[in-house]
Amino acid sequence: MPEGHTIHRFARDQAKLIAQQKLHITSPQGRFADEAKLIDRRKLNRIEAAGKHLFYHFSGGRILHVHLGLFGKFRVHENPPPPPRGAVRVRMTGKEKTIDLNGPNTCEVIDRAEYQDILDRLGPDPLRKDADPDRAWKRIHASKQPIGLLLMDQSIIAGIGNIYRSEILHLLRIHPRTPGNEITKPQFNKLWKLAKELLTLGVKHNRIITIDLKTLKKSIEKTPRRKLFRVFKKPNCPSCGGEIERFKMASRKVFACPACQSSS
DNA sequence: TTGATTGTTACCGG
DNA sequence: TCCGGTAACAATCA
Repeated sequence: MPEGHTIHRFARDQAKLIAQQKLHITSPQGRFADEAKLIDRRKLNRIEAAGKHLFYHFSGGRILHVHLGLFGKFRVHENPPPPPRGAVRVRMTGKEKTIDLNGPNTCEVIDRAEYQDILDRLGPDPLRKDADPDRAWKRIHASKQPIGLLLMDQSIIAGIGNIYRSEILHLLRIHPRTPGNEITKPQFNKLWKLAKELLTLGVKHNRIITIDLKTLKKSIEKTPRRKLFRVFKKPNCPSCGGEIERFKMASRKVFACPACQSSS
């Protein structure tokens, strides 16, 4: 199951794995679906991540756009690869490894204009150097919507998902129901900095980590996933021990400590 | 077999 | 217009 930050790992790692790629795109969407089979003869110039989106830029201006959604998964095999498991949408074969993609929300071949449309509707991504946090601040400051909802809106900040939302707000002691226009500039600055740090850490270790690593006894790899969180799916608050409340916001469960995270 | 899920979009009613 | 709620879609695992 994908986490928002993992897409940035793929952008970084896959380029090496499929340097001399051969792509087999089995059921693409988009206006250039018919043309998709030609992509394996084109040069892959670069792989780019923006928010939770992945773009494979090919010579000739065609771009393969992938969004993993909830279920999308990349599997990496040694060559020669096993037969495709399930509905493999893209198989990318490099010199030594083969990467299969299953279950993506989006797998389409698009052109530069469509690519630009997607970038334009994404907010700043804390993992990108070109991110402008001020764009996010303006949207949040102007909104009466709860911050728990705003953090899930990819047009405000791109890349934060359901786990990071609960975790970041708990670390900042901000209740998810706090309206955006009640968030102060210093609070927003901390939020942006924290999002950047946590997402970067997530990319580094390929896990979502929001606890203090100094308190960890075992290695990160050997620690069960849920022990790397603070409040997500937890019964009790790591700070005060009180009961964690859970409720739906943006159709997803959010977790918060009513004592530590004051409402405004 | 059922339910839950680290996501997004479209649509509808108030 | 804005907001919240709901459904649809993808695939896997416990």
